[in-house]
Parts: sequence; structure tokens; C-alpha cells
Amino acid sequence: MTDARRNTRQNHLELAQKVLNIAFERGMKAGDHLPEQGFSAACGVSRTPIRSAFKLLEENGVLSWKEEEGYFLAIQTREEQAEAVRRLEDLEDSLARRILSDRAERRIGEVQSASALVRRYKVSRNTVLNALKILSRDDIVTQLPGRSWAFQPILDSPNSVEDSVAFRLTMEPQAILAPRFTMDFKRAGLLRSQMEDILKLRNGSITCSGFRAIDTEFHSFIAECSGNRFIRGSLLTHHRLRRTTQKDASIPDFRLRQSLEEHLEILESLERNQFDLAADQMVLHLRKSRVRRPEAANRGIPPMKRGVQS
Amino acid sequence: MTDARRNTRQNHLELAQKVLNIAFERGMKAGDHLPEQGFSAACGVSRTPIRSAFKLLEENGVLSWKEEEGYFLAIQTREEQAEAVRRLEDLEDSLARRILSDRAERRIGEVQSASALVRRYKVSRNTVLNALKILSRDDIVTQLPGRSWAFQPILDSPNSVEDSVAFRLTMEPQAILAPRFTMDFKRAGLLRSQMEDILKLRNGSITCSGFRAIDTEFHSFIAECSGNRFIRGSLLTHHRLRRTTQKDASIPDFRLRQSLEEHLEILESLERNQFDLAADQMVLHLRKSRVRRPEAANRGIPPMKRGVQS
DNA sequence: TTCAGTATTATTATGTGAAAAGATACGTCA
DNA sequence: TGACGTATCTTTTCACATAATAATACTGAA
Repeated sequence: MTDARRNTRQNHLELAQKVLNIAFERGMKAGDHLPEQGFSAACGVSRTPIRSAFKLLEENGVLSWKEEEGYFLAIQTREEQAEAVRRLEDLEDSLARRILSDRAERRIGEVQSASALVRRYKVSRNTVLNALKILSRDDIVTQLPGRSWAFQPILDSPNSVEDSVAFRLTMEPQAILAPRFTMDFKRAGLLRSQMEDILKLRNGSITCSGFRAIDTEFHSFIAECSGNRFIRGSLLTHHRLRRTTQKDASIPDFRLRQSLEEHLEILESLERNQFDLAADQMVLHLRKSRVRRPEAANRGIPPMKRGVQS
Repeated sequence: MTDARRNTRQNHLELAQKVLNIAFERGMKAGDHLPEQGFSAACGVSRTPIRSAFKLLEENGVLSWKEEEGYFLAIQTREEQAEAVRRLEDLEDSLARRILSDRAERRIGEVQSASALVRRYKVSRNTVLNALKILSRDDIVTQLPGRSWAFQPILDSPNSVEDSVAFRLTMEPQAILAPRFTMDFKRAGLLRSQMEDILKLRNGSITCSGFRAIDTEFHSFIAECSGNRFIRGSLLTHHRLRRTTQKDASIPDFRLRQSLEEHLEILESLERNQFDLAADQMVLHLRKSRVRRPEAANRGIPPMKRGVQS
């Protein structure tokens, strides 16, 4: 596994996921042909990396290959796709991820020097620098003036969770209300059907991590549709942080379902261009999911006191 | 100048500014002694870089040096300090700044490769990579999947300015209203007196760039006091972007004064712990300064339609 | 004890060439 | 024309040696 990890460029893992998403967005079925050039154009890279991604997907049984003809989709259902994506995500446990989890478990201290990490993880200096670059992009670590790197408080302290919800409560409705908000209907439809699929699962079999994945995707989607580039940017950054640092908590099944149904309602309102309604539903959704997290309940976020413009 | 720039580490310029700020925050007067160890502790670095910063400041006439005794403050007034800081800022025209201004003037295209920049600016690859790192921290450029870097729209298009004000209108009041908002009274006092000094200048002699500097500092200060780390983070990022990309526009003198007086009023409310009032004043302040910018007036930001929670 | 000066050691930054990866062009087949 | 396979050139990454910088320990003086 370690060798495989070393042989497989991180880039290709990301690219492979992107390829898979595009294929399903285009409504491809098992047996369909995936033209290299089309994906090359869609991903904005040349054919060379696309081929690597295809090969990677073939190794994972997602694609099949025929000489002189190219690659073909080998899976059918969205469940299979989701599983494949999960497998790819497992592969890409980069050093950044390891460092993060070690920090989350408090196995390493708040302040680190690059060399210390080189020694601890027995990897090249460049690898560490790269990981730090990734982590600092999400503001998980910041470079102090000297030569030390400091971890920011992770999204696991009660205060942080509280701050996160407060942040989202101000930003997400505004993302919807910003002028030039434009829905990507295709992606919305895909999201909707994914959520409906999950809801169809029998009681108790919704996994928390599966829910979290789709939840983050939904909220990132809303952010991406926002017409305000600064609201979009800061929300996307925040969701990236949530995705990487949030911990699994056990949430009862019925609450997960409720949450997904709220997502669907918001999507419906947006599709009807009822932005005010969608924004209000978003506020309610966030407030409810706040109550849902046991550890954060009844802590000092002020009630509906006042708006941005009172 | 080019040689001096090459000899002077960028780090030390920043550090020198920090040192100067700390000295004035501590209320030091001309002739006072600056202990190396004290500043070393205050800045979180060892004595070595502090000495470089001291030496740099001495070369600029801000400090004086006596053998076997150390460095002493050589300037007295805040104007002298501001001037010194400005001189230091002029020194640090890094490659990032050059690239940014070339882009602002549309001398270079929206998409660039690192090598192209190496060729254009005749600097080492590392220098370019470093500049790109700085620019990408503020989301001025982003790395595309392939090997190209793309500039984001700069804060000079009408839409961007509009988006920026809308963003600040949602965030800045919330920064004040967040629980655990805590004023740094010392810094507030310093800011206040700086603004009062500017207001004392005779009519017409307030420079626009001087105003912008203190304006950004004031708003960054508010952000820094916020108890919500995500609101704080996203606002600070945004203000950094404003500082680096905003263009000088000519704004009539009386409007600058009005704006500064609004700042003072907000500070007063904050000092009295009247956070709701301060937040409302901030909303008004931002709305007014929006009207002040001629190019952005009467464009589609929705009126006081609704709050975050309504 | 605290300070600046000095020396020593640890860490990081930089330059260089080899190797990997990406972009592009061309050939061939359907 | 549009697809894949292959070849070639450009760009980037990586590893390593070396220079620059930061942290630390130690000194003597006030």
C-alpha cells in the first residue's frame, strides 16, 4: 500500500474523482465510452494526466480498457460510484491527513517545526513542506514569524463548532440572497437524486460519514452558486475546513433524514427562484442542525435578536 | 536600490514594522532604550532577527545605536513613525507587488505559468514561486489543475467592489455582535489618536492613501477583536486583499473626514460596550462609504430588505 | 539579574541537475 | 472528422549540496 501510494500521484486521485463526477453528470451508463479528449477539455488539462486518471480508475475496477478503443465505464449505479470515490479517498491519505489526525488526537503539539515533522514521519523535507502548504491553505496551520508552524484550534472544541455555526448562519443565507445567484440545475438534480437515494435506505442504515459527505457537498454547492465572489470564497474555504477536520459524531437516524429533507426543500425553493424563502429555510436548517449536535446544544448563540440590517 | 532590496530580507521589513508598532504601543519616547530580549519575546523570535530589524531601522534613522549599550529610539512623533513605516513599506516591493500591478494594468494576461513569469521578470524560479504563494494566500491567483495560475478578478471591476461592500455589510456587524467580542483598548486608543491627528490637518491636506491606510487598519482592528474565529479570519483575509489591490480614487476631503468621524463614533460605542449600537453604526458607515465611491453608487445592492435572521 | 556581544549549533532557503509529469504535434485507424 | 497511440519538447518536481538564517549557549559588563 505504501508503495502504491508512492507510485500514484496525488493529483491523479483528485483528477480521477473529477472524471468520475463528470461522467455521471453527463449521464453515462455502464459500457459507455469515455473519450480522452472530451475529458481533457472538461478538466482543463492535457490528455496525459487524463490517461493516468483513467488507468487509475481501471485499476480500481471502475473503468475497463480495450486496445485501440479506449476506456469504458464499468459500473452502473450511484452506489458503486460512491463506493469507488470512497476507495479513492482512502488512497489519498496524504501526509497532511496524518498530521491532522495526529494533531486532533493531541499526539503532537500545537507548535511544530518542519524538521521535527520530517523526523517524526520519516519523509522528505519536501513532502512535509507540501503537507504544510495544504494545511495552511485551509488555515489549519499558520506560519509564525520565526520558523515554527502553529496549529489553529481545530473544529472540535465546543467554541469552534459554535463559531462555525454562527459564521454559516450569517453567510449561507446571504449567499443565496446575493444578486447574480445562479443555480446549476444539472448539479442540483444530481444532488437531489443522490439524497433521495440515501433517504430510500432502510431505517438505521444511513452512515454518518456518508451523510456528512453529501451534507458538505450540498452546502458547498449553495456557496458555489452564489453571485458574490467573496461570500462564495469564504464559504468554500470554510466547508473545506469542515470536511477535513470535522469529527464523526453519532446522530440519530431520524435527524439525518430530517436534515436531508430540509436540503431537498431548499433545493426546491431555489429551483422555483424563491430565494427569500430558500434563505429562510437555510436559517432554520442551520438552527435545527445546531440543536441536533448534542455537544453544542444550549450554548450561547444569541437567539433571533437582529439581522445584518436591523 | 535593487541591491539594497536584495540584501534586505523581506522578513526583516515586516519584523521592523512590528517592532516599531510595539515600541509605540508601549508608549516609548525618543531616547528610550529598546532591549533586544524584550522585543525578542514580544515578537516570538530569537534575538538574531530582532537585531537585523534594529539594524534596518537604524539605517532608516528610526533608531540610533551606541556601542555596548544597544539601540535607542530616535524619533518622537507619530507622524515620524508613520513616515518610517511608509518608507519600510516602499522598500518591500516584492515581486508579488510588481506582478499585481502589472496585472492591474493588464500588462500580463489572466493565465500565467510560473516559467513564463520567471522569464518575464528575470528572477529565479523560487522567487516567482514565493510571490505566487503570497498572491494565492489572498486568493488573488489560484492554481488551475494543470500547470497554470489564473488571476481572479481584481478589486477594480464594479461587480467586485459591489461584492466587497455586500460581503462587509454582512460580516462586519456580525463581527461586533459575536459573543466573546473583546476590545483591545490600548490599540483602540492608539487608533483613535492617529485618526484625531489626521482630522486636525488643515482642509484639503488629507491624502487619500493615508486615509486608506488608517481605514483598513481600523476595519482590520474590528475584525481582530471579534470573538468568532471564522468571522475574524475571513474578514482579515478580505481586508488584506483590499489593502493590496484597491486603487486610489479621489474622494472629496469632507467625505474622508466624515468617514473618520464615523470610525471614532464606532470606537466610542465599543468602549462603552454598546455593541448593538456599534454594529448599527457600522452598517450605516459602510452604506455611506458605499455612496461615497462615485463609481459604485446606485448599483444593485438590495436595500435594508431583511436580516440574517428574520 | 539583565543586558549586549560573540560563538556554536540547528534549521531553513537557495541553486543545480536529473527525473517525472504535462502540453503538444503527428501518425494512423475508424 | 474524431478517436487513440506515440513521439517530442517544455515545465515542474525532487533530491542533494551549499549558503543563509535563526535559535541557543556563553561571556563579561552594568
